[in-house]
Amino acid sequence: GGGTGLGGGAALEDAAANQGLTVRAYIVDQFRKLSNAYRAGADKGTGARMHGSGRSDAREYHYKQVCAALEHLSDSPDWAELEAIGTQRHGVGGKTIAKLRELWDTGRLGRVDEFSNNPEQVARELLIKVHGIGQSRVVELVRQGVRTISDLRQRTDLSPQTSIWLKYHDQLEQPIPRDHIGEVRDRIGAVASRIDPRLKAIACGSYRRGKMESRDMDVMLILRGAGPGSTEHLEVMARIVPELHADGLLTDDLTTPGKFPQFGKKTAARVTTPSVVQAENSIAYMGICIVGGVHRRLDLRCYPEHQEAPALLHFTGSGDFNRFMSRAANARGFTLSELGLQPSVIKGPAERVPSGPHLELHSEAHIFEILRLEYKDPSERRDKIDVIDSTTGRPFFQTRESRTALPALTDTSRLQAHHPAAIT
DNA sequence: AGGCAAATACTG
DNA sequence: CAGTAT
DNA sequence: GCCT
Repeated sequence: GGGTGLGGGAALEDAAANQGLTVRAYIVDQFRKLSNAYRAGADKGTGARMHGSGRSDAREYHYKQVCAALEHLSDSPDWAELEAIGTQRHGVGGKTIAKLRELWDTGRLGRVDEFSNNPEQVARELLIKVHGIGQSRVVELVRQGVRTISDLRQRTDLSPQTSIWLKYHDQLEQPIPRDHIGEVRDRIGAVASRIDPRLKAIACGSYRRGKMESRDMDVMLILRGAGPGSTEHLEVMARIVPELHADGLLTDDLTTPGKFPQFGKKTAARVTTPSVVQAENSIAYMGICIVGGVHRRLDLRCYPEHQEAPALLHFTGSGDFNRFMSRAANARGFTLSELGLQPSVIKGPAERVPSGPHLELHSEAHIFEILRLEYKDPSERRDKIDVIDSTTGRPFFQTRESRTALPALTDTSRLQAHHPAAIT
């Protein structure tokens, strides 16, 4: 490789030092900016048809994978180490290596500068963080001249959820200390067991992955003893949310408890939704709570006990880890979701259909075992490199050879011989 | 050229 | 139904 | 943008 000329990475070291970051953290930050930029509609929000337009979603995805790969670098990689990830990491190709080279030589990425010099792009990246503003609305708002949060507050056409979120904008941006999440879980747990002693509360998300700080709180309620066919867990949310308001924990709802399926005016319409008809789904609540004087985002869900393992796995994440564990499941002939694991087959283009019953899942470890993946502790569930094929001991997605479907595993009858209690 | 995870709930 | 969110 |  190169890197032996004048500079030898000095520009990159300077750029990182200027921001008080390690070289690795700086590089990751640059690529994170690209991912965020594409999420916010870079190359397609301007109306100008640039090269590569229409691929924003895929590029956002791509740069997330690049960031995940780069996280594994040492603090101060030399050029050889940077260049090597092109061959070592699945998902890092020529264009990415060229960008790394650009960083190495100049300390900057022209693409990032391009975006940050574009006021509309900057505005889109800011506004898309607001609850209720997504990839479509943000383009329209910015086209109409909205540039700042203050601009947004002037609008009279905001959804109630967006208005609520804006009330607490500053607080919601602050990271949540780990202790506060444990406290909220305990308070919810206390209220829950008063409502029904079979309920237990578990904090998931990054809290369960061991992080000291989180973006929001994700609490799961499990209704112990509830199995397939039970619908009791569907009533829990409508009962507990008013209690949590009375308790002083909740301050605002982003989903409206009055409209939960079994209550309120919309009951008739909601009766046809899958969650009520199939009685196998969860009901989710989104709201704002207050802990230690600061408002925080809270997500609450309730599942019957027979779905505890897949739900726990799903809501513990990380998102990247879920994504690749699902892909591994697909490669093994299964579909994995928070509701369960079931054999499935590809039918037609981009369509996968169930080919057997949900399996009984005793624990998270059981799911890994069925999929022949190495069990990973929550703290180790970061990205695709953590999804390990236990038949080879290698990452499922690192190299072509490491990916081996096991046709026998898709044989449901054989599977059920090992796991006789498949459920429907 | 087609895929890139998957499933569900709420709003307007 | 499209958009947003998880 | 990268992989199959």
